[in-house]
Amino acid sequence: MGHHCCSKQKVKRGLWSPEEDEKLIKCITTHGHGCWSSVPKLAGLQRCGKSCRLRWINYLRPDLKRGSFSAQEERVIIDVHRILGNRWAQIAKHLPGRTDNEVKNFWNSCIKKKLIAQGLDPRTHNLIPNSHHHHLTNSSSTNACNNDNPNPHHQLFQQLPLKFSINNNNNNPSFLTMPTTTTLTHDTSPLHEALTNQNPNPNPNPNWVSSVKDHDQTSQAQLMIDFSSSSSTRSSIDSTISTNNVKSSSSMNNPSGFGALDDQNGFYHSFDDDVHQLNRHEDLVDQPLQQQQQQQQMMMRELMEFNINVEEKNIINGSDHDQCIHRDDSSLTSNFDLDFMEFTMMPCEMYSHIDHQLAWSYINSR
DNA sequence: AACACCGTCAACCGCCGCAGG
DNA sequence: TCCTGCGGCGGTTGACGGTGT
Repeated sequence: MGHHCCSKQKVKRGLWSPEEDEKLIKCITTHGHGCWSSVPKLAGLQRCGKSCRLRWINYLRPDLKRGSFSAQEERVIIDVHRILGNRWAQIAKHLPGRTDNEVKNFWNSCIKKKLIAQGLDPRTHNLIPNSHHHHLTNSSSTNACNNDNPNPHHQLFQQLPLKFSINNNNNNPSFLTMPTTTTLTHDTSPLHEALTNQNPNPNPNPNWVSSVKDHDQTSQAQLMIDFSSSSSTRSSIDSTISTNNVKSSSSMNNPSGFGALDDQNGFYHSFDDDVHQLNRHEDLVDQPLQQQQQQQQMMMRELMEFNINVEEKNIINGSDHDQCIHRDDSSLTSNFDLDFMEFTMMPCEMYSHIDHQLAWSYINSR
């Protein structure tokens, strides 16, 4: 039985023939598609209007890209899905020439399996506890969830949760501040060395600039995300989404798990672009290629081990549009004024073996 | 060769929100 | 306020081709 919209007529279903495609293309190019329900009649097709719409949008539209997804597209899908969940139409908007159906199929048939193989829950992007498919099979992670982990950073990490806040007051520069628990001064790792060399060029995107400020020149370094140049509420929201991303797990494509939707060009930016920029850093360009690659691989490996969950977040002093945002709330993109938010970051037991000093130093260096 | 199994993907189904009567 | 039609969306199905046994 056809859809109720066209149940009166005899309606063909199933795959479209080339002849039908031709009729539909001819119809749309000459008449447009003001009303899909009238298209079948106009085109001389024994199809439901919905079926015509779907065929056009998913297959016949001239601006479709076709072909397999590139690594870059895959990366965008994973990163945006981390934020938006199964909102395929929204995700597809970040991929010119791709349809929601295409993205959904690609996710279900390919990406989902890849994430699971990496030990990641495809729904939450968090590491699956006790996953036997964890991407790290060497190193200290004999059991990443082991509470008896002797790593001293484990104790350090247990001092969390950390609280940090966003103040988006229009009159004052506003920052997301996140106190760290570690000193950077004793960190002599190559990662730290590389990362703490100040990049003279600030982040070109003012909506999600982040930088390090070591206020009192002591151990209390802070990660700061600058909201002050946000030109609109929408920009603030995008920044918020980026901080929401803190809850996300890292992935190969987005090792730190940090990123932001850029409202200006509509695309997602992973902060891990910085890692690649880093590889072009002047301190690294003179090194032999192999050494650079090793160094980058090491950074990627370490960053993949970094993860923090945001367990709870709420606006504690909102304006007209007070509302709470909870984990997995699909209304994150809804319109609200962000004045002040408080986040609580909870430690994840399973990451206790991580050298958090390295992870923090990466974040703090930006 | 025959069959089972599996992955892919076009297409469908049911639901929702919205607009107009 | 209710009803109806429509576009849009996400979940699901099933045809089809490739691969393994």
